[in-house]
Amino acid sequence: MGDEIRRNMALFPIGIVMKLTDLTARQIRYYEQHGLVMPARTSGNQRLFSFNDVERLLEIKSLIEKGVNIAGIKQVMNPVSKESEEATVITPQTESKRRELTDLQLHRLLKQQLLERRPGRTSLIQGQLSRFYNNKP
DNA sequence: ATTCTAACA
DNA sequence: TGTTAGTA
Repeated sequence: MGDEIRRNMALFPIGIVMKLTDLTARQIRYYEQHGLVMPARTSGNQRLFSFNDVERLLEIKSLIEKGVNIAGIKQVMNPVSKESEEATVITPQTESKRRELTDLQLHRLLKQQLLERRPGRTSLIQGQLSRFYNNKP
């Protein structure tokens, strides 16, 4: 499976990724600080993103738009480590199953958060999401 | 011209 | 998150 090396190949600088994802440099760097993506670095310390990195950022963007915050995203997205990505063989089957599971986890997470909203634990949802279940805009 | 880190009238 | 300063 030499296609993985292509997907994990460090190719584009943050400027390109901004156009590809419609995310600000601030957001992209912020998500990296929280371990949501691990772009490679050039010898000059500049970030170089792979296709996989861009796809992850798009997924993150999608979740953010659904009202999920960083904590929530960390729980529903599979962790990224250079090693696991290169070692994990991703067949079309495992890929689709990964997304299925992610959606189920997301739905479960959202319902869980909206129901057992206990004092003390910080919400994984960023306010607006309640509109998908409660009042209608 | 771009990107990076750090910091906040 | 935006934005800006001072670099590399």
